[in-house]
Amino acid sequence: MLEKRYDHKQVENGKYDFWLKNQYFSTHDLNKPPFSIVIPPPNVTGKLHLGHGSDTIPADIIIRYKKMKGFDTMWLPGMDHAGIATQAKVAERLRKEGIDYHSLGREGFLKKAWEWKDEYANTIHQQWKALGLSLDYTKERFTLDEKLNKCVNKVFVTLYNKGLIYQGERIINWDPELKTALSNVEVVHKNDKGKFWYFKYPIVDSDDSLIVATTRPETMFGDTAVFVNPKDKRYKKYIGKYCINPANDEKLPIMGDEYVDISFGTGAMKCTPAHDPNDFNLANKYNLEKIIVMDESAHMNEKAGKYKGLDRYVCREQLVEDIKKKGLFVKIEDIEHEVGHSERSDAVVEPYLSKQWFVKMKPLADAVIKLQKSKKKINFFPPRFSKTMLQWMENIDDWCISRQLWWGHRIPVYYKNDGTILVSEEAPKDMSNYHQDEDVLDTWFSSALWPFSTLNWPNTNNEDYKRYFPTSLMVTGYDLIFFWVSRMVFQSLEFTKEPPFKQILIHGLIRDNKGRKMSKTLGNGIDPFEVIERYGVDALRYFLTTNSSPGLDMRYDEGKVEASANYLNKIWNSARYVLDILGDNFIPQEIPFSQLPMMEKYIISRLNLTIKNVTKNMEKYELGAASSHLYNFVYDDFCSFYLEASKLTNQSNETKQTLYKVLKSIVLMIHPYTPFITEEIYQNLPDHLKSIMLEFYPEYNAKTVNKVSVESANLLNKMIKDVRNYKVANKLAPNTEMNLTIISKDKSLLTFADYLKRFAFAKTVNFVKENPEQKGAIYTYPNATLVVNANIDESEVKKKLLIELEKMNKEISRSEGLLNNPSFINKAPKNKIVEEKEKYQKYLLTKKAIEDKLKN
RNA sequence: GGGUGUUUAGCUCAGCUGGGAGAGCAUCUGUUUGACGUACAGAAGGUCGUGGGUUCGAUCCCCUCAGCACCCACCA
Repeated sequence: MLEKRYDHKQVENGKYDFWLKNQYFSTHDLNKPPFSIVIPPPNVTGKLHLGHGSDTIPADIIIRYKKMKGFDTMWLPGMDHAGIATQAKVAERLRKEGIDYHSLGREGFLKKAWEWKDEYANTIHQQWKALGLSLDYTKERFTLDEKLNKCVNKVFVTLYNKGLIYQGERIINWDPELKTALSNVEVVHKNDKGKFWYFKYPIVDSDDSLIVATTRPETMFGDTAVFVNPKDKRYKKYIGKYCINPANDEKLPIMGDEYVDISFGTGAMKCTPAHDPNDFNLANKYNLEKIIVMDESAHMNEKAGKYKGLDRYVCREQLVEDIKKKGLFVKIEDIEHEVGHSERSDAVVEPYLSKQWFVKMKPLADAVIKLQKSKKKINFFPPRFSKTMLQWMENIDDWCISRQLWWGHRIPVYYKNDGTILVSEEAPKDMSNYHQDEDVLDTWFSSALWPFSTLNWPNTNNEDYKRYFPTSLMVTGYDLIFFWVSRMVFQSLEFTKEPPFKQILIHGLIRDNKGRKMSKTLGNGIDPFEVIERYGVDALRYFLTTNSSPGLDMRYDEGKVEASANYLNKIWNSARYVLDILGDNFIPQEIPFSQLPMMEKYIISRLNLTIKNVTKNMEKYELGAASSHLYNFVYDDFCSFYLEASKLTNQSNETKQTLYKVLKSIVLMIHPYTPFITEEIYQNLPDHLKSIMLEFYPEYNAKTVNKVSVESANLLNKMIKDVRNYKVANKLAPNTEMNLTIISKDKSLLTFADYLKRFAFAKTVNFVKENPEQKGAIYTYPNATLVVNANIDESEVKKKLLIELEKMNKEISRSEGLLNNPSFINKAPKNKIVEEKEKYQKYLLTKKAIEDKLKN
């Protein structure tokens, strides 16, 4: 028996271990068609937050659904080493312990990092368990595993040999705090308040000067030219002359190039090739020297003369003061501009000339563009995100993949003492003449391989790879489209000739209840495990997947989690009632639909229509829409109406069988959303299997839908509501007994009497075929009239009837307008025309009933 | 500078390829049934952002404008 109260803790306790013990997540029936998902590997940087639920919970729901639909599902778990992020965290912890991580050396630090990884992997495992995720742990991977390292090396070497990886000296994004290069996507542009300084650059052998504006005066030590637009009438005459850099008094050539925007700033631009990507391009074009003026921590170097050793911003201030003293300062302007910050450290990124490894993106991106424009394209849900990815691909720069870190896949490049290099999957046997490149690869380099590296690639001749790759579906957030999704796609196309997944479901972000991003600095993050503690994981899962439409952000709303828990409580209690009615000796059996009474036909019909709608939406991964069909069925059709009505007939086998069937179907349908409570209820059903996880999803059966019964039941429901309304309107107690008369030629309405007595407190129910005089409130329906017999003012009754008549006339003329409109008849879809004709008939019948009453 | 999304009840949001707008919470009345007070019964609450267009018919499609949010981009 079920406990009296739905207690989520009691319900959830032990279930996950039970599933694990029975290997429901890891048993694969090879006779079934496969359905596979790989998890977006969470970073081992810390605990899971609410956002992780928006990947994993929808994925779990889909996996459980597909399993019940007869697929061999395989959901592969794993975690990401998260190079920069983890290294920063480990270094931070060491710092708190008073240890400078450099002092440990590479090996010593890595040992600490692995300890950290084990600790957080353990936490994450606990959390996956708490979320109820049906992950196949036998296939778990970690991005820094040896196996995956082999994949990474193979990919690197192959791309290198194809000329798609190269080493180059270019301007990259430098994080001066973490002292590493970053890729473009790891730079977050923020609108910062800055200043625009205007300085005079005196022209050599002249009294004139050029005024040049800059936002970063400290880089002036790296200036090698001043550019103007050759079309600029103001400055044309200076091209070929020299001016003096006010920072260091060096002579700078004044050069012309169309790149310069005449209308921006003063129209004269300083060129700092080693600290600005555009200037770098100009320098290449004109063969200018590239002078680096800072060290790796963004402190000024010897090129800055007396400012050497100063932080870039300190130098900036002092330099401006010194230029002022020279009389070369013109003015200062406040501006707002986009400034790049490191995604991880938030430090202002320094464009920095540096030797790094790059992936040549154009050919790889082109393959993705070609794929998405073909019939074999990956289906995005919602589709617009494909466009997001493509636009990025169309404007892509080469990818800087080397990082000056220790925690990561080390670059498989070996430098020989003689200056030659060896790019190889394996280290040379005799390392004495070699040293390996010190850098590691961008974390996303290995993440990009995840869908196939986890399935034993490059060994493609094995069951898992052949069966589960390409994976069926990816579920991830739109914030990862550039970082991860697009990179998985091009690497997969390049190395497996297949897309990494056939479909991808993109979700939005979870925000706080004010719509703000959850962040540590704001302290507005929600700990999912506190929510689980209070409301249960089923309620959290239900909340997270049913309150928004795909691709849109949602707000965390505790009230809705509570509402979810209430819904589950509703299902729980309906189950308690049904089980109580069924008793201990109940044996489930199929009763032919045609033999069922009207009410049973009605609820079975509605159940089938619900199965149809839910399934349709589940197939589209419209989890919110699917659940709302089920929700409405559970509340309105089942609990509020059928279950109550069943109290009159629940000793009959037909009713018992029906209650059982409907309850079981509901529990099965909602199981993917709320696995714990459904397992608990399921195991209390008669004739149950060992676990609900062995069950199949209810199937829609068009033969067990009967429209007449549905209409009949709806009419009864309407009558009950009308009587209740009558009492409220007349300030009568709800349980006031009334005499009712039903005027109808339809004999089947005789069965309404008992229900009306019970649920509308009818004292008597009289049936008459024609309309004899009846005093009281009158409610008209297409083929019946209900009279609540009472002594009421006749004129009031008449007034109400006239209002109803007018309403009906309006509907009739609307309907006639449509039906007499040839273009409607010609153009509208057939079913709409049929629908409208049916409505029209109903209106006419109702109108006639009203008119008959008015005659009396 | 490009691009995307969004604007529906007091609040948070649904609304399926166009056919008389729904839920949860909040509010107001009232407790009555063989499970549920985490409940039940009822009520109130919406010119579906603005202006146009297409259509027999528009919350939905097209255009305009406005507000809000986000993404991309090297403007010194």
